[in-house]
Amino acid sequence: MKKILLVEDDPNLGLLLQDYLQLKGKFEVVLCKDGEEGLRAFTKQPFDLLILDVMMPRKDGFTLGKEIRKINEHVPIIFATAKGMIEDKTQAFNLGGDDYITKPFRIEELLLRINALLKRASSADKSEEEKQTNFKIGRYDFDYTTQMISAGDFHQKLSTKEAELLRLLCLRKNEVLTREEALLNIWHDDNYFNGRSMDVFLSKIRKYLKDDQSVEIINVHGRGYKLLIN
Amino acid sequence: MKKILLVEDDPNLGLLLQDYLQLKGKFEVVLCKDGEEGLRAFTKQPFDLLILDVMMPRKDGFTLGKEIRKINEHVPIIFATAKGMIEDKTQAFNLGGDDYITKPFRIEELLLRINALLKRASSADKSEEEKQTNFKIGRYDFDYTTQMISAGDFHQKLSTKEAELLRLLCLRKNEVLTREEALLNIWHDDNYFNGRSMDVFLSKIRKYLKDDQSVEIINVHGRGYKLLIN
DNA sequence: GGCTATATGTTAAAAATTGTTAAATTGAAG
DNA sequence: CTTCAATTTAACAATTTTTAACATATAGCC
Repeated sequence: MKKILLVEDDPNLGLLLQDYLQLKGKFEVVLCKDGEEGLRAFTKQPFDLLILDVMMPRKDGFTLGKEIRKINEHVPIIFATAKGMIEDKTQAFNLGGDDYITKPFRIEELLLRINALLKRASSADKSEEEKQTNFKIGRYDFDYTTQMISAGDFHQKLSTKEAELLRLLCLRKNEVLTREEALLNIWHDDNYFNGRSMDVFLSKIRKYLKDDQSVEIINVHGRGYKLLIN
Repeated sequence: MKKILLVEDDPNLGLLLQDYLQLKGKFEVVLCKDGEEGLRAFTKQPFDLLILDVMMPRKDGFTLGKEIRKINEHVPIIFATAKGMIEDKTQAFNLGGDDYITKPFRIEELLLRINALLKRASSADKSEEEKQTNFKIGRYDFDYTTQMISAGDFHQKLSTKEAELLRLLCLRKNEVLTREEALLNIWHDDNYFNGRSMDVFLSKIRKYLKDDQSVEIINVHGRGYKLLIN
């Protein structure tokens, strides 16, 4: 679960935002009521994203942002600022993958920006393997993004689950993909029924690939599956 | 190339301006000879800037400006007005980043103002990802502000909800836009009926985009949608 | 080997989600 | 009050996923 540090001096707004982000956004939200408290919290535990109110007593949001930048170069920051205060100040932060939002804002808009920033941050440290979307399976080409298997004139659209499962098999080509790993990755829950559901998809995928003898998905009893390509 | 709508009833002046702006300013200029024709043109295709003569038969420039503002909140407008007619009337538009110029004017002066307004409009956009209003979708251009899809001669006006949904898809291009996020952002309430309503709009948007095979909105079952552009 | 419990393969039915079209409703504009 | 467009609701179709049912295979054990 992603962790957010929210620094906002207005307790009404602060608690509202905290509640909403925890409920709808499924984030863990730490709320601080001023810049100094915020800085202390930041030095004590790691956060995935910061939301800083600009207008605050004692230590304003921009100052806090600058101090935090010295400690951590990359953590994404969203500045909440009143209209008109924007232009000059934010320039200092434009380079650093940050964002700002002008008060008053719709809370959905804030959520949109949070997700955009988190995505940008996380895609930066994704491994090459996880980014691969095109696979060669015998004489078939499998495009995970479009969820399609092709071989010459032949095209077969895959459902989402089919595509996700086949992708995992491809990533583990010639190795064992354990049932547990597949279930956790795709269904996010390893239980009997999801397991049976997966078996059904395995069966379907095998049908799609049956015309190429050199391709085979074999079962490793009690452990998982291996995609073999000769 | 920036597109300008010029509404001017005097054909001599109109044609002169059109020629000059096309040659010197390298704009594409559509000339209309009265307010009604101008409004029709505006609803049919997107423009980056409008130049409206205030003194016109049938529908004067201010009336036209007000009607256009209802359709599009942001497009910059330059009013061309005779001396003395200015003060009171223009106040209504001062908020909206508009400008006016008094007749007679030097044409270089007009060009100066056009460029100033265009720059302001575009730099306001560029600062944040979420403020982006122009998207390339395969061979289509989608302008969120004018709620219009264009491809060469083809222009399609979108309704508000259609435009908002397409915008979100564009912002999440090649990634999943979850149903929940879209519903919260556009309908501000995630419930069954709004979901079904969204499905209807998805269907409509797909129809608008169907002529470009390289563009596809695929469903990720149980999660949301992905806009794919090859 | 044969027996049994568990795991997997396959197919079909049920349930849930999504796609599409049309009708009903709403709301702004004349 | 009518007209028109946008949106929602309803109805039905198609697709995807889950559940159920039954068949087959594997491993451990006697």
